[in-house]
Amino acid sequence: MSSEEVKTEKLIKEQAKILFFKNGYLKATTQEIADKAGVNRALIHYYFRSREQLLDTLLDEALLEKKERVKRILSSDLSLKEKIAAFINSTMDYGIAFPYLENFIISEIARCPKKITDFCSVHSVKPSDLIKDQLEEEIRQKNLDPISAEQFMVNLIALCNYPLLAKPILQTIHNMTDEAYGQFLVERKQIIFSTIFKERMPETIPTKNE
Amino acid sequence: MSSEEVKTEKLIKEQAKILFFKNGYLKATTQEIADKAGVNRALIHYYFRSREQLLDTLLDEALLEKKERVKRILSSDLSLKEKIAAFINSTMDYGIAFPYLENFIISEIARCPKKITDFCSVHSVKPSDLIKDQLEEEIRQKNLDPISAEQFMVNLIALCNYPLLAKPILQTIHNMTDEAYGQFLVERKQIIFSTIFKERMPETIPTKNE
DNA sequence: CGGACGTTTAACAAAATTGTTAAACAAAAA
DNA sequence: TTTTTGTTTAACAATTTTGTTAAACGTCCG
Repeated sequence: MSSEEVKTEKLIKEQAKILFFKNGYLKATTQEIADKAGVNRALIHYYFRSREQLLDTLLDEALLEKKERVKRILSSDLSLKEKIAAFINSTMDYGIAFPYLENFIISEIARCPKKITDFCSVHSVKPSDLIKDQLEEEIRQKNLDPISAEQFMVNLIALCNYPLLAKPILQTIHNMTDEAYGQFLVERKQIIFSTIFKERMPETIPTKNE
Repeated sequence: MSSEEVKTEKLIKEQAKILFFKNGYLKATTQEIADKAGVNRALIHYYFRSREQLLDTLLDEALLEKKERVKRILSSDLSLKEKIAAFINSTMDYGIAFPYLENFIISEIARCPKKITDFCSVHSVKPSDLIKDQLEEEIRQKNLDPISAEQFMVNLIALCNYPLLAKPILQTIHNMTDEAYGQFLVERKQIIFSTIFKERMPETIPTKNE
């Protein structure tokens, strides 16, 4: 395996990722992918055999990257709140960089549910397991209301990911530019954190003149 | 326009909705839609001219239904909390009945962003506007932390809709049957409510023996 | 030099769909 | 009974896309 071989294969994947994950152009054809990568269409088949296998590869790598990123954060030695803060930061930043990645994942799996069962049969990944103990401890100490780790995690992921999935809709409804929407997403980081932990602003001390 | 004409047109739409919204079979061809409706494929073109226009119609009607359902709830004379409770109930129940509707909406719009701008240019619909006043009043009374109506609404919608969009993923990861996942969704109703409103369980009164 | 390898070119097979059309049929409406 | 209308049938054009193949080209490396 020469260096060009690896380089070109990687180049094709990278440009495909830009089309799919960044531009949200999910129906890009092999021809369009090849053009974007500046190579011949035949090369795509040379390296990936078929469009479907290229998609498989992209999905697999995306899921793996995500899994390891989450795992790295949630199985660190941080406190629960620190973990969640790190998770939100990482997820939102990644989501801002690749606004259509979640869309790609969900679309691909909706099209072929087998792809997620296959992935899960190889990589067991239940993020909620990684925070279960800490979460239950917080609940025991009444810092948090009783909630299953699964529901807690779904809350967290939903609050982070939905605005990415619905970007075209929300942006249009709220009449936002790309910049404004990016800002909206950044502002969400703190909102998600305090929503998840049901943190209330400290009571203001009532003054005399009121 | 005879009664059969209306009936058949409706029949085609209904069966297409089952394929798209219930089964999540987003790549159903005109032939498959016709088969499902028990009519000839030519009839689909007879009524809708093209597959694309059928999709347009389905999306438009879905968006309109959703808009009116939301509007009915959020512009009622209920209190804010009652409105949100009703919204959660309605959204989740509808989502359980049509698990892939959100997916259809998001996919169609991702494919053709023009479709949502067109819709919004006709039907102005900003759900957050319908609760803005009440929300700000709650904030003023310190029953709620400061939050923009937009962010509040996105939180709410995210918590309701994401588990529908990610159903195949979450169900697989958590190894759930359809029934178990339905139960999971039903349980979320209360969780979403208390998360949104940052409601904490009442402090338990400490007993002597501890 | 000469071969291996990455790459391009071009042409083609094959399939899948879509959209169109004309003719025929059946049943309701005039 | 005509006429209209909804519907089916079947065949077809056209397009799009995919995947395959064989031949040729250039270059790096042995």
